Amino acid sequence: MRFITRDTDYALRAMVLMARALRQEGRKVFTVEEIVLEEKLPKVFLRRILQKLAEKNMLLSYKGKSGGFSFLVKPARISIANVIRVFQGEIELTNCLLKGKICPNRPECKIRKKIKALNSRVVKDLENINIEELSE
Amino acid sequence: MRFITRDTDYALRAMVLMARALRQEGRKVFTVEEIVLEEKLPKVFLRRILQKLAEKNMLLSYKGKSGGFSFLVKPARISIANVIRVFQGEIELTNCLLKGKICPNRPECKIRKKIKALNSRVVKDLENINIEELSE
DNA sequence: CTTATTGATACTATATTAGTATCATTTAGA
DNA sequence: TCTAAATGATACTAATATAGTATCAATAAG
Ligand code: FES
Ligand code: FES
Repeated sequence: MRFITRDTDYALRAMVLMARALRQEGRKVFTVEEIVLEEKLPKVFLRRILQKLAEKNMLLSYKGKSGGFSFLVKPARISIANVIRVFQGEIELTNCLLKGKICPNRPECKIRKKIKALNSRVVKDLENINIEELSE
Repeated sequence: MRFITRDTDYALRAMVLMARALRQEGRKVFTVEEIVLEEKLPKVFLRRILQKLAEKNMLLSYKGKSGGFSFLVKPARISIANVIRVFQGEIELTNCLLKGKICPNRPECKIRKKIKALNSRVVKDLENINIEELSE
């Protein structure tokens, strides 16, 4: 069962790397090249991933020579849930097991409620792990 | 994010249908054809799904004319987790976010522990919803 | 025997995920 | 001003997983 896709995964790794270097050496800006060399990730793919994180205002990008990416939001405030949402959309294990005629899709459906409760616990847990923590 | 695949989904629907007819009319054996007619599912695909459930000893199959499928295990004892496992393998949201050098894959890793705890809660919840309940 | 069923397996189609190629744009600095 | 090193954008390709079809064999009721 694939819950975390490769782009989410790579995004986490890249940011964890950045967070650690920031904390330990005060390094702020990283080029895709630097991250790729350390982590052995596919370069253009990672670039697109970082671009997306910048687009979503987690990272800040600097174009041109001596450009790169830095955090726009503190690593401690970027949760796994945030990152998953960027690449995989809303976290919904499933909001309804039996659509259609078997289980009329009514708000009062018990099963639905159970699943939703389960889902919000999962989301909450994923909100509670952040990049800073991952980098420690 | 796809958590439940179509085979799991169809398996649930088929069994819910069977469970309801069992409870309400005492019907025990169902052919693929009958289920397909009621639920509008792809026939050969569903057949393979039911075969698999039989193989895994949830259903019992009867070959030959007037054959079909019945429950081998009571619907109340078949959980969603059971069904997911049949078609999608072990339920593991992810047991490790950062394999490789960033986060050495050690048993004492905190993140890993957190994720595992989260995972077992999810599994536990999915163990607690069963076909009988779904059919009510 | 015939026919309605499941068993098994190979095949095809579709969708998603993963990754590459390429060119445009920006900017620091020689 | 020019060059080189970076990101921005986008189209393409490859690999994989999911969904579904086609077919024939085996079984058993009547
Ligand atoms: S499970 Fe979807 S409405 Fe009940
Ligand atoms: S997250 Fe995998 S060992 Fe820490």
